Amino acid sequence: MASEGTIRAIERTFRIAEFLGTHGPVGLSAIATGLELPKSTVYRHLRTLEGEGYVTDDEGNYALSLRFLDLGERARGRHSEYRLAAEKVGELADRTAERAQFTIEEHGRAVYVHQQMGANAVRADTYPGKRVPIHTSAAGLAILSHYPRRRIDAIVDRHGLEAMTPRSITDPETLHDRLQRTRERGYSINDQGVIEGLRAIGAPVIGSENTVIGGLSISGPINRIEGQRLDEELPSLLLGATNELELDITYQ
Amino acid sequence: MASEGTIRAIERTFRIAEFLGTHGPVGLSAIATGLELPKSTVYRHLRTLEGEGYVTDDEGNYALSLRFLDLGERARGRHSEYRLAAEKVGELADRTAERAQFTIEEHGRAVYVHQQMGANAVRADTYPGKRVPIHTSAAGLAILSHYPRRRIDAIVDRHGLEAMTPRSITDPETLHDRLQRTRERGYSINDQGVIEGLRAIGAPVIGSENTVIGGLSISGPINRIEGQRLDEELPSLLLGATNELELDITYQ
DNA sequence: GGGAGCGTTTCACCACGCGAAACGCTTAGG
DNA sequence: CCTAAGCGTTTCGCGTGGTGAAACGCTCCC
Repeated sequence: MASEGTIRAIERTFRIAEFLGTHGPVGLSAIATGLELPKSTVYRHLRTLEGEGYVTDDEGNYALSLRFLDLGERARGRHSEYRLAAEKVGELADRTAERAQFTIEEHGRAVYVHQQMGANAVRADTYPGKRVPIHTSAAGLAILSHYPRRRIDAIVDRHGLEAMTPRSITDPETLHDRLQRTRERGYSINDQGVIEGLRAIGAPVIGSENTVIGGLSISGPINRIEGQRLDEELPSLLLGATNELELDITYQ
Repeated sequence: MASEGTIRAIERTFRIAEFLGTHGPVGLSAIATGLELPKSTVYRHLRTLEGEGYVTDDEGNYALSLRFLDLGERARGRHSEYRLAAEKVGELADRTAERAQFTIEEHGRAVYVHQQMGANAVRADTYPGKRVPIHTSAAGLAILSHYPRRRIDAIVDRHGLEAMTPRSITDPETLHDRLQRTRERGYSINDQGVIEGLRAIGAPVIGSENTVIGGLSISGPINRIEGQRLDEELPSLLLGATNELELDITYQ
């Protein structure tokens, strides 16, 4: 029935949790109709989630509990590399006055792990834990550029090349061209592939045994990320920070 | 069997997730023995969690995925009050140079929602999503001080008065005394009730219709949180920030 | 005062989650 | 070099536990 040997009740419960995450505090019936599930089933799931402390019930308005934040922070703290990366993200944000982030690949998608706004950084709805198609983000491209071909193909097969803007990469040839150029110059460029008007550069963070830990990136508006700043100043800062981070990780 | 009408499979899955959260990346057998569950059962749960993207499998080493962080951040963003509180936490941390935090009550426990370290703040393993017994924290006492008696009693009945340090409050009489003093002076004091050597003051944040949203607090080492600073300077800053926050919330 | 909507409860059914056991595989040790 | 221990994975028959249609009581608003 389901994929294979997986537990349907758990899949449903996470669908309910995700529904609560996107639709905010909401009542039982809205969930049931939104997910096309019987009310009694949703009710039982919510009772269970509430009993476990993962959902709050404010007079029939169900919402996600902060226990998810607890687990999320534990997930973020699971590797010391992520903590070291947070410091470098802070430095980059301070020195460039733009937004800086550290991103990893998880299940074939790019996930923001740390993010910091510099003094002039533009607002954007990126937050830790947010996922984007890996081929659209600068850090994602940087990560992919160090993956073996078969692993890249597997990700493309699984997720396709979904566009987030008209300038997103959408065909495999362009992707591999961009990855090749990324390898050559050591950093990637995302030109308005995630958000229009926003440009970013990214660099892969290599750990021990030549594995990719994740990617550091700097992003800002196209009118500031251009010319000599785009070609020299920011890449130099980014690659410097990446290099320092790699040393931190090796000799922590 | 279980509480009543709840779904056992879901309870187990969260126990597995929590195990991964506290024990870091770990293998299947360790989970099975740690939770006293058959390997095949744990395996099925892990496969489901991995399929849903909530667990990562790095060559047999299972770990929590950052999807939990995604849900957690959504939980934190569910109320605009929490976002406004974040700004005030930042201001308090900057102006006092200590650690400031915004805390709410969830399922009878105090949960840190926002936290910021000031210039001189001491390190502590408090992070967003972390839960502590509500009667031990300054913000928790502040919140309780505005709850009706029956609601306080219900929480005490449910969770007891667990001590975190020898100076934690452990009997109901002392608790109600402290709450009464909190009401009188408008702010609470936690003298080394959570961590030895750490003192904190907290104030309740009152929303519309006289309901308590949460609590703001400032914490630091006992040698800096004392004398005139403890009695006047910090309470004044704290109550000022709380008042501003309440206005922000009302007229947002 | 009636009807629509809500969250909750009930109940019989049989799919589905369960766990003992067996299975390959890798690793370590004699 | 062979064995044994340990790992993650797979199998399979059992029976329970998750399921969903339906009914229930309640509040709110015509």
